Parts: sequence; C-alpha cells; structure tokens
Amino acid sequence: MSRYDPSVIEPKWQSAWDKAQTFRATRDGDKPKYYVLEMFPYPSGRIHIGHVRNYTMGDVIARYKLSTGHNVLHPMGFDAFGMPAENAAMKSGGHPKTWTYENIDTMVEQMKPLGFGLDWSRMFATCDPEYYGQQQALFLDFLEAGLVYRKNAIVNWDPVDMTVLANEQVIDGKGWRSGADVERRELTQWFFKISGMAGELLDAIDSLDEWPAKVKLMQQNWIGKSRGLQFAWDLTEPTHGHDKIEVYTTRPDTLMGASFLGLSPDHPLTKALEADNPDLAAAVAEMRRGGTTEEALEKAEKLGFDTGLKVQHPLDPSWEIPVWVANFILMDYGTGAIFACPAHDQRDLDFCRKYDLPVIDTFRALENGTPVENEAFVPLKTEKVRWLNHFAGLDVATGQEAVDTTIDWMQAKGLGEGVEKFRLRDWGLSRQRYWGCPIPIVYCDTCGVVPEKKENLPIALPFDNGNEEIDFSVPGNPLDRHPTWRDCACPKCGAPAKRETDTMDTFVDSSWYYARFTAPRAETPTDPDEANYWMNVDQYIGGIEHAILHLLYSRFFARGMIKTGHLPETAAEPFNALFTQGMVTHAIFQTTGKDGRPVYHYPEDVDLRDGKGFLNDGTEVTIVPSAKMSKSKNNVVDPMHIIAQYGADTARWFVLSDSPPERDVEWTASGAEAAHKHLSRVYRVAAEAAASDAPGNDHDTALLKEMHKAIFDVTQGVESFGFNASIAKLYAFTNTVAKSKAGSAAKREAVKTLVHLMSPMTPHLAEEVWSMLGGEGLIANAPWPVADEKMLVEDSVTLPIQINGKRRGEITVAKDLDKAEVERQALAHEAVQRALDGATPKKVIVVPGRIVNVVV
RNA sequence: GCAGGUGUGGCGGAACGGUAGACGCGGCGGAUUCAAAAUCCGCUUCCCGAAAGGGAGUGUGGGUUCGAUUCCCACCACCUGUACCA
Repeated sequence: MSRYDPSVIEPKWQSAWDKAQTFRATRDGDKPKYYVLEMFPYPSGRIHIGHVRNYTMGDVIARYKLSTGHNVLHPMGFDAFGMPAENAAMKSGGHPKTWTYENIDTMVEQMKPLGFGLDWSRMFATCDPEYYGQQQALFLDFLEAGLVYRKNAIVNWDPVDMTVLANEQVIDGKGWRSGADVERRELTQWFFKISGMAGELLDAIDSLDEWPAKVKLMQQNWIGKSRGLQFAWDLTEPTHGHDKIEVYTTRPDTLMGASFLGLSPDHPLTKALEADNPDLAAAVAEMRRGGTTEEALEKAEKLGFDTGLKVQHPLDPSWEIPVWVANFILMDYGTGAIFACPAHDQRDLDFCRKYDLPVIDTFRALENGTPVENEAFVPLKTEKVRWLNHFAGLDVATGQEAVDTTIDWMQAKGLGEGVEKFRLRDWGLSRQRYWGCPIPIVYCDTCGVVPEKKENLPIALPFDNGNEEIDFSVPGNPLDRHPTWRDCACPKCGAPAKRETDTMDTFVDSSWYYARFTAPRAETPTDPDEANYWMNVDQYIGGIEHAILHLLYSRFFARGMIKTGHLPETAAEPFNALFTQGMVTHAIFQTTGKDGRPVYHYPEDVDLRDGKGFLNDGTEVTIVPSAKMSKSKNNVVDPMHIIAQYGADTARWFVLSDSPPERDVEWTASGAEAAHKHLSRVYRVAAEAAASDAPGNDHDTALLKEMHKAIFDVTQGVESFGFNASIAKLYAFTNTVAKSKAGSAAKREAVKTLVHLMSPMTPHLAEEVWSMLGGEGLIANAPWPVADEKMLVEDSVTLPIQINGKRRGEITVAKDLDKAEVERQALAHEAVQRALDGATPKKVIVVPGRIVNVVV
C-alpha cells in the first residue's frame, strides 16, 4: 500500500488544475458569479505564515463556491508601492523597482506550491505603469468632478535631514535617522474631498449587513457625526484684523461654565499674533515640537500661553474671559478654537488647575451633588442632572435635552447656529517620495496648476522612462532632485513647465484594485461590461488593522468611480461581505545574554520537552507564548519549511484548525505535526477502503447517517466562516469512518464524502483520494455533497437533569415526548428523589429537547 | 489620551441564556513489536475520596435569572487602530 506523499501528489494536482484551467474566471452560462478577494500583500520579500492563513481562508470559500455552481473570480496581485522599497535602496543600494519585482517573483514562486485556486492570469502589481497610469486617469477624472483640491496640511519635518517623515519614522518625537527633534510644518498638498461624502459614508454603513458589527462601529466613530453650536466671542479690542473668534462646541449648555477661550497653535489668529510677540512665538514653537499623530498630540503635556487678549461672554458683555493658546486644540476639528468648561471636561480641568484658571460648575448630580475639585463631572448625556444657573431656564434635565434646548435658544436669539460636523478629515494624498504613483499635474508660469492630458499618461517614474538616474544617497524626494524628469511642456500652452514631484499615498493604490481585477488589462481604468458582471466583491477577507482607513477610502473611491463613470451605481459599497481574520502567532524562546539583554532563539534550535524548552547545550529557555511573529524576535515560521517538511495541505489544514478564523492562531510544531498525522490517517483509511471487499451489513446505515450529519455540519461551518468547527467535525467523522464495521461500498461512499468535505482545505489530498476511489473528473469541479434531511433525524434525545441549576443526571426520552411526561420521568429519577427527600419541588422547568431543571 | 476588540483545563480552543471544557496538542496507561519508530485502544479541569459521591471553577468584583462563558454595571490585563507603515 502506498504512503501519503505530498511531495508527489501536490505538484501532480497543481498541474492538473493548470491544464484544466480550473480556476480561470470565466463568464460562462447562466451560473451566478462569485467574487472572493483577500487583501493583496505588500511584496516584502517572502510570504509569511499569516499570508498562508489569509489566502487559505479565501481559497476555501473560492473552492466551495466553485463546487456549488458559481463562476468564481479569485484573483491575486501586489500592493507594490511604498516606503520599504526606498528604505532598501537607501540601505543596500539598488533600485526600488528591482527590489520590488524580485520580491514579487519570489513570493509568487512561494505561493504557487500552496495550491491556491487563483486566476493568475489577472495578476498585476500597483507599481506596473499599466496600473498606475489608469490611476492617474482616475485622479484627473476625480479632479474634474470636484473630488480633489489643494490646501495646506501639517507634516512631520526633520530639520536636520530637511525632509518630511512618515509617522512611523518619528520615534519619541525624534527623526529616526537624524535623531533631531521633529517639528510640525505646513506644506501645500493635494486632498481628496472625502469629507463631502461623510454623511453618505456614515448612513450607508447601516446597509452593510454582512460586515462585522465592530468594523461598522469603528467606522461610525471615526466619521464621528456631532451636532453642536457654532458662535462667536467678540474680542474686547480687535487685533490683527480679527474682531471676534468663532468657536464650535458640542456642549453649548455649559456656556455659563466658560473659563477661557482656547486657540489652536495653528489658528490664523495665533499665527498673526506670533509675528510680533516673541514670547508667544517661542511658546508656540515649543507646542509644535513632536510628531503629528493624534496619539502624540493627545498624550503631550498640556501647554498653554496667555495671549493677553480678552473676549466678552456672549450672554453677558461685562463678563470677560482670557484668550489662551493651548496645544491640545486641533486646527483640523471644528473651527480650531474652543471655549473651555473645566467643570465638565477633564482635559480642560487639568489645564485650568495647571494655569490657575477658574472652575465654574454648571450642573451637579441630582443626589449629593458637590462642587468639582480635581475630577470633572462628566455624566452620560442621557443622565438627568440639576442645573445651577441655566440661561434658558432649565432645572432638572438630561445633558442631551440641555444641548438641544440651548441650541434652539441661541438660534432664536440670533447668537449662534446649530450645525452638524464630522470628525472625518479630508484625505491628504501627497507624499514627498519617489516610489509611488506620480500625481499628473503640471505647474506653468502662465497657466498655473494644469492637469496633465490623458493621452500623455502614464506619467511614468523616471526608471520606467528608461532614465535611471535616481539618487537615494541623500534623504528627501529623488524626483525633486532629478535633473530632467520634472521638466515638461505645459499641456495647455506648450511653454516649458514643471511637473508635480509628489507621488500618491499608497492607500490610493489599494482603494480601487478590486475593481481593476475585473478587467486587469483594460485600456481604461475599468471595462463596464466586466465591472457590471463581477462587481461587487462578494466576500472580502483581510486583517482588522484595515478596519478604518483602507476600507473607508475604498468606499469613498467606489463612489468617486461611480460619479466619474468607472463603476455601476450598484458598486457604491464595493464589498458585500467582510471578514477580518486574526494573526498567526508563535512562541518566543529567549535566554538572557551576558549584558542582561534578552537573546532570542530560533524554534528549530529549541528542543521541547514537557512544556519546557532546551537548547542543544541543555540551557533552559524562557517561553513567551502567543507573540506576534517578528524577525527581530526570531519567532517567524517560514511556510516554505513547512511545505518541504509536511506539504502544503498540512500547512493549510493547520492554519484553519486550531482557532476561530477571526482570532489569532498560535503556530506550534506539535500542532503542525498533528495535522500531518491526521492527513496521513485519512489517506490510510481511504487506501484501506479502496482495497476492501467487505459485504454490506447492518453497520452501513449508521455510517451513512453519520456521513449526512458531517455533510450538514461541515457545510454549515464553511458557510459561516467556522472553519475550525468544520475541521473538528471532520476529525470526528474520520474517527467514525476508521472505526466503522460497515461494508466496503458504504465505506467508500463515506470516504469519498469525507475527502470531498475536506477538499476546500486540503485540495491535493482530496483529489488523490477521489481518483483512488474512482471519482469522476476533478473533485474541484464535482458538485458539493448535499445532506439528506431524512438521515439527520434522531428519534430519541438525552436530557440533562439539573437540581438547582447543577447537573445531577440525565434521562433519554422519545424526541417528541410531551412535557408532562418528561417532568414525571425526571421527578422519578433517583438523584431527584434523593434531593427531594419526600418534599415537593418548588418549581420544575422543562425546556423541550434541552433540559430539565428541578428547584427544591 | 481616544476608539474598537479579546480574556475558558498544562496548551490551542468548543459551547442558539440550558450537560462548561467538543476537537486537537501534551501527559498517563495498555495493545502490537526481539526492541524501537509508526500505528491502534483507553483515561486525562482542579481539590477531597478506594469507590459511590461531594466541593470549586470560564480575567477580577458586583447584578439580573429557575439556570450566566453567554445579558447588565464597575475594574484589571493584553491586542488593533489613531489619518505619512502597509
């Protein structure tokens, strides 16, 4: 009898699928279409076990849908622009393009042996000029449709390297290479007008029935709709052309608790004052130190500077409050100015205590309300509180009632306006980098800012132009330094002009690739027929880290593409269903070095015994379980080693088996070995069944009944992303088949069904066994088994009996036995009799088919 | 800081408000073997007990319920995002 040898059978079936073009996406017949897409990878160099898990999940769905009669589109590509390629060029020389395409080749070579049912003919990388040229066409159409504009934005500036830094290049407020203190600086940048769609993007979330609730909630909070009051405070003395300061507040009801008026360091008035007030300029410079992330801004120590200006309270002109500049006020939100009410906002309170500003309560708790000391009183807006001195005459009311009343009252008096605002900011797409999609804009001395003509696209990066003089030896944007690339003719007047040297944010690349996959070689961004047929993505799969930005930008882009005629109206929400999968983790094995620092050891150097790990020389290592895989911790598992050792099917089986797909899974050597043992067992059981000639007997029905239960359970698992549950059932069913004394015909049927149910996860093994047992054609194309409902019915049921909620016994009764009889039998049970000791039960709860609980 | 999530045996994890620990790993015992590997069979939450049985138990502390891993409140720890990492 032959043994299970994945190194022989896997290449064999891969070439069989290739030959039959099994996974080529086609629009044939009247079959329904199904588009399954996994978030495409960044070409970092090698595939990661996390990729294996991600693509295996997609492959299970793709193969399952193929066998349930769908035309399936399951493509693969690469998100290939971005900083790591430039970093590699800076570090080791060479060119980002060479590095990127070499990495792509390697990764494709590594993915093919995994046997994914992908339509490789559609592959592209976002750095292909054929792709980014179409992206430039989209940009021009978006510009024409009013979805793109220019304004100033704040960036991380490294004053030593004289360059813009990405957030991840700012470490503790310092530039990662220069170590210099990073400053926040303004630059003119291109923006997508996503804020104009904020309301629509928010409302449409409700229609995303097959998205995880957590992702929808995160997007809702990110868009952040609020209703508040916008109104002005008059300056007691006009200055620098300002006679009042506009503020926006979501808590206008606390107006009588105003302590000071706060300006953002980037507010126009702040900038005006800075010019002739050196002390203020110095304070603001201090406030502008550090990175631009929201986290850095929020966690920074609260700093303030008294401008000396005063404003009049809108309800009482004799009440003047000071104007401060404060570093925690964001220019991007509202009007860049606030009034502070320290009694009901912890941040304001901390600031007022630090700078000795007044704290005035406006409301207190209904019971035991005490004045605010060092903890702001911030009840839920739905909670009733007692107002101390409310101008609109409120006494006891909730915060929400007070806000509404105040807005109405202020509006009626003409003192302000109720407005809706969103937290969502416009999407800045300009990057001062080389390895990205050039922004197709030309600056002409006479014509100004001119969009490039479509017939001149793609505006290719200098390397793609055949001009390779790219210099990464100094920081900054090589396009900006390139001797000739930026020189061009003005598309409008033909005079010599200069190109935009900024490239696009890589989020742009990934915001429409799903649409491009429907017609990857089209001469326009999309082909209407193909887009109409294949859109939307029926199932999108990727990491939770993309829950907000990538998915929100894609939703925006789909709408923009509808507006510009590149997608049908029905594609406004491009992803019908979303699934967010967890990471693959691995233990870290560490010892302590002589210098006291941790030393990390590769898994292959560690011998595991009884839950402890030892090095070759007998040194025990500390095991840190379930850590994110990271090269620096030496706990990365290379899928290629696993394939060499056990085969692709084992790797696929294991990444699905041990954890629910949305959760992290820990890779363990013993788990991988167990998966391999199980696949060998299936092969053995199949070979035995193939060789057996046992006659049919009275065990046949029991086996076939179990088979139909397995069909039902496994199918349900696959349909609901419960792959680990499907696999648990498949383990159990394998056990049943192996132990069954049924005849050979029934056994062969059971084994064929077993491997059919396994085929989305372990497709090579399934094909091999299928052909061994005389299955017709490829199992990949065979129709999915259907459970016979008659075989699922059980006629009796075992009910646990609880006494006071604790399980004390069980009874087996006919499935539809009536409640009174179940109760009678339960009470007759010896454990119940013992517990009752002659008394009558206080209560008996009978849940039909479930449980009996006797309360004594 | 803010937003979202997660927390169950020695380990990964299972459980429409209804038998907590399915399935797998590890461990223990047995079969097979000259022996081993491989394979097969059984046991395995913890504590007390020879057993029958009893007690405890799903991050912590409360609450709702006949019954809570599941629902509610407060807290702790970890993970993800935080708009220029992708």
